[in-house]
Amino acid sequence: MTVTIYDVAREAKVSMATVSRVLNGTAVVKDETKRRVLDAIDRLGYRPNAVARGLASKKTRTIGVIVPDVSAAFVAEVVRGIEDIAAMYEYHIILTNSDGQLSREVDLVGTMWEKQVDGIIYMTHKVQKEHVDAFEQAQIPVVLCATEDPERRIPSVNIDNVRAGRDAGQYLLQKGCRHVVFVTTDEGYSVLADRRGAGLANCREFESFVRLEIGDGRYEKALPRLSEHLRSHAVDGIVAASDELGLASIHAAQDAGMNVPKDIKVIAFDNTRLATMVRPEMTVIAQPMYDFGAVSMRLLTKLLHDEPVDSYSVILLHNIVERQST
Amino acid sequence: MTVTIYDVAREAKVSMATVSRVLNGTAVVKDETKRRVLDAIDRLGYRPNAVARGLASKKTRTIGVIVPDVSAAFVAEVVRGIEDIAAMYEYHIILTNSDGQLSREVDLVGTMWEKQVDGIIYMTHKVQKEHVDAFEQAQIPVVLCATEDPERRIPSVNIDNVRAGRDAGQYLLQKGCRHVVFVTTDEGYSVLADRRGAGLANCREFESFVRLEIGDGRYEKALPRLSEHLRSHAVDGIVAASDELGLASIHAAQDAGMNVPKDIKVIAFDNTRLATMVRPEMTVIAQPMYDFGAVSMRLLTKLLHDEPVDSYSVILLHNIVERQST
DNA sequence: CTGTTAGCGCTTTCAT
DNA sequence: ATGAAAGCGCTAACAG
Repeated sequence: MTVTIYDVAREAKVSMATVSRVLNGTAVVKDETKRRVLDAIDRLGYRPNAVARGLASKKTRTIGVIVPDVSAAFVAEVVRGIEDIAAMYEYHIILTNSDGQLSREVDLVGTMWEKQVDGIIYMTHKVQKEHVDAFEQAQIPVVLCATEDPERRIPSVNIDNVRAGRDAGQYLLQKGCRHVVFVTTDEGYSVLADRRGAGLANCREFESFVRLEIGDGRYEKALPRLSEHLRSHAVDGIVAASDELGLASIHAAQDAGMNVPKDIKVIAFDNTRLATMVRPEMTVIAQPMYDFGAVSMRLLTKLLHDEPVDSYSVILLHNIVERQST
Repeated sequence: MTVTIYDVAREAKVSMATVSRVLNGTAVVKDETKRRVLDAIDRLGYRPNAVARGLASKKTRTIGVIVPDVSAAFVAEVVRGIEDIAAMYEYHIILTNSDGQLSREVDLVGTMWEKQVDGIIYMTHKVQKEHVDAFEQAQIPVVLCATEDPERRIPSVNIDNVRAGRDAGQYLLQKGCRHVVFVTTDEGYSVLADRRGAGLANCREFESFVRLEIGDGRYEKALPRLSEHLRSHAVDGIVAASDELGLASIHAAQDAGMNVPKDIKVIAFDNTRLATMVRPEMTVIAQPMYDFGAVSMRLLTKLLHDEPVDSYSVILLHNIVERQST
């Protein structure tokens, strides 16, 4: 029924060890012998069983990927980056969604452990002690992607968020904005947003600076909140923590009869496809989403193969893409 | 180092078979014994090795998911649906991107085979003979998600695309449109788009009906093409094969000085989040993206557990969500 | 209700 | 350069 390495061995008149060797290039095999084995393999339509191989070698060539929600544009792009590089190094990914729930996240590390993944790439809003404990117990190499642990002891890939926040602020200042609102998710929802807020708040030249928190940051929720805010406050610049919040900002401003960018300027984080598909097109602090994933995966392969690593805490570059909203 | 079922057995003073039994509920175990085993398990921090289990039982509880590109909003939403239901039934998913390339798609079926997945959920633009051959050779249950094979022999989950096309047409007719353009991807790019086009073309009351093909259907490519078309043709209604194409249609119309919906009406397929985040909000033929995934996965679990199945070709309902663009 | 015993299909020493 | 044999950690008869 299923053809095994043993069948191939018999067909090629060699031992299974030899078949294993040509399969894995694990030792030198005489050309003639190799040819016989290869022939036997495709004569029988043999496919090595990765599960058996995993049990014997204690390496599964699969990576656990834990994210809050793949259906979010940002996350989906990151996952694509991860999978591309994983495929390049002949790894596969087991994808799971945590919805950002701590208990589920910790559980998932456990099931990844059972699955014997070789490594884990982890996205979450805020890394907590429970996460770190779970990683340590499971004894699996972990790379944090677009997030970081408080102690900075786990390898991670990020941008410099404080600086990005400051860049956004400086940019608006230079554009003449003085009354600025930072639209973001609820405090503590994401470490990154907190960092950016800190960077922004450093811009002392603002005459007014308000932080507006919108739960989980959805457009529908943000729109009314922003409309209300703009009705009662003088604002000439907005920094949004995501494209979605940026778009809500633009629409709220337009609804309030303001012209974007004349009366009010909007700059948003991320640069998903949304940013260029709306009118006016959004100026953004572009984040290297695909690279977050790709670099995380690459870093993980280095960790797994004991290759030298420059830095366990990789900082990717962000940049401002100027468009019509500022 | 790693604690095995054998360690647990010794700790609990029972045989490994008994431990296996309490782990899997595979036979009745005396309460007292079960307690001893459970105690031993968490005293030792034991985690069953899913790989060993997979080898012994020939079931891995993992599903291969092959999609063109997770970073596409539609696909990401489907994947979320798949993963949610998979998790519910204690399956995991191995996610891979094919970029819609036939050779890669066929390869992936092979590697899924090596990985010993219990089943495959498959998304692609167009199912071809090579796909079907690969499925048959691998002998793995497959569910086609939001696509179907020409012969209709492989289980699948879809909407009624011909009818959806007709519905879109009828809707525009009823809104008074007579000169309609169907904006879609290149011919043959997707079976589904072809079906919809067929449904649309059935609306004989149109005075003019043009099919405009935009490569792979990206906004940036579509915008200039549509602008050009609207400049030289009288059009009062557009059916777009995706939200992205719908948005391009709206913007092209606005650029041409037309008012949407007064001068021209736009209805698009999909209903991703984009549809409600733009102005005017888009009327859509809503597709049950999440359910495509969820139902596909549910169907697959039935296939895997030999549960009775009503239909191997599930048709989900689509519906028109009327908004401001019509 | 519980224990014994073969495998599952492969990798990996250890010989030769 | 190749073969023999011992596991990897678990499930699944088969006994009892």
